Amino acid sequence: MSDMPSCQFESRPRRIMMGSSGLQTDFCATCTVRPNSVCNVIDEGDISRLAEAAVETIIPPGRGFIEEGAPATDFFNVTAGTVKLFKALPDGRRQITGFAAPGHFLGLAVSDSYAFGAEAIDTVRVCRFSREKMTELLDDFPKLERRLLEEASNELVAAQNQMLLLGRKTARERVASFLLDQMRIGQPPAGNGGPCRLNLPMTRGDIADYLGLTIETVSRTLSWMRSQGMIEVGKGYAITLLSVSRLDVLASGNG
Amino acid sequence: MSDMPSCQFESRPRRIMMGSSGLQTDFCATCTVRPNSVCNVIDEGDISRLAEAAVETIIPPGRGFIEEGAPATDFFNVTAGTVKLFKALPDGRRQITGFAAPGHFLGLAVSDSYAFGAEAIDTVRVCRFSREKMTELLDDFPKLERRLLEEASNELVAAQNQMLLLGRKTARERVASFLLDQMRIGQPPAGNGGPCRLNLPMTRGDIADYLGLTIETVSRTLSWMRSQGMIEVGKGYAITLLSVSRLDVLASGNG
DNA sequence: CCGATGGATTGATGTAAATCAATGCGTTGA
DNA sequence: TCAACGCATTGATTTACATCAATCCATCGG
Repeated sequence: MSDMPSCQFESRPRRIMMGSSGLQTDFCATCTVRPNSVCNVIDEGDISRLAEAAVETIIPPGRGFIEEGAPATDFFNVTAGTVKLFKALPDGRRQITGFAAPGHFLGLAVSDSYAFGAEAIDTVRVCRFSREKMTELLDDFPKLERRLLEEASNELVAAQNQMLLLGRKTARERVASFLLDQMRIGQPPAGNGGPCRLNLPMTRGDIADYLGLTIETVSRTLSWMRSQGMIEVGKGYAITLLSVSRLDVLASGNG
Repeated sequence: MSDMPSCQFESRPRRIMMGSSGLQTDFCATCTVRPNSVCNVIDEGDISRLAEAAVETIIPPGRGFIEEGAPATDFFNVTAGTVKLFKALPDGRRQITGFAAPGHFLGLAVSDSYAFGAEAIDTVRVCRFSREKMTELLDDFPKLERRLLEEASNELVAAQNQMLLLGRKTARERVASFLLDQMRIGQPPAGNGGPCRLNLPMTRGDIADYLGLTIETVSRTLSWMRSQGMIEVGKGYAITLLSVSRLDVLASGNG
């Protein structure tokens, strides 16, 4: 996990001069590690305009940068690190609604306040646009709008899967689904059947809040999977999937 | 619940001649009961083009018309009735991910197969577009694309709320949240504080599958609310909210 | 009119996961 | 070096909800 974004369309991260601030910055909305990023839909000539509109921000681990209910002034594009998105009840119960990896857009609210909070898990880089600037950009770059619609659709599909998980799956099924999802996100060697090493950036508490479980249940379930030879739980945040196929059976409800 | 769509922008449903089929039909994507429908973002001159692209279909209660996993050939706009959207596990466990009322778009999949199933609850009318036609329309009507992005964003917010509900709320909180949501959808007299009569189109089973509960728990919870004087459970599908404020306290987790 | 059917309600019992509680362990900082 | 802290694991106990089961009550077809 380098915190320097790389781009499949360029040999090295591109550095440009930011308009007003004069700061150098890595590319943001136009150059991220995600294959479906706007990289491939924005014309070369438009890039500088996009970049001028953005301000890069580096957010340290644990720092919140979107507060649920606050006025939705900005729009973000994650370029490095992992962000957790969540909603909370007044008594502190918390539901993480998703994790945003590089390439994701945040703050696509229609209302004028944010519907969720966001907090950096590890060191996060975002490019920040004002909402009015964003609206301008949408008017000028139809391809960007198409891209946002695509992203929103993808998130909707993910949200539906998560609703099925939260409403109807058992603890074991939830944890198995989570591990497989994380495997599919952590692209590199892809699922060829062999063991797959994951390096999860989030704590057990985050996983619990994402899966609608408690820390203890997540921990017990991982221990059970270990006892079954399905996974290996390493030091820190490392988990190795030893039998993707058995996890698959579990996750889909056939366990 | 008349099955004839009415439109706030016209005194009576508009009837037009469908291009190829020659059938008469009520207006669809351009004229629904929802205030945020495309009604207000499509120019008058574009209406006939939109209408030509659509085929109206009437779907009887209980009939499914989108199958989870099937090739995503069509795109729909609901014009009357209520549709339930759901995902299922192989052993039959089911999660209803949402209800689509008139004005909603369905089938906004990025992948080439549907991520969810859809079934008519009561008699439903939809306008059906082929996906390729839809893509053409998006190219020609930027306002339609903006409208879809808006709708997707709204659904995303709703999905996040539902994840909080499914992951962290108790049965009582879930049912209270559901009743209040239904109240806000069933617009007419709006929440002025007094009792509010709901006519829910869905069964207890649907409610249970939407809230991640069983039929028995939904029934017991409604009975408990009745015993507390919060609601009145009428014959059939009628429920009257007697104390919106107490339901509100419950729903937000302060009960 | 009446048996069959499907939805809803209510009661008795079981259980998966939450809660309460103790321990270990790696990192941090005085 | 060694508290102090956060995070994780594991065990004992409780509980909210599911499951199993019985009954009621409309609607519907013969």
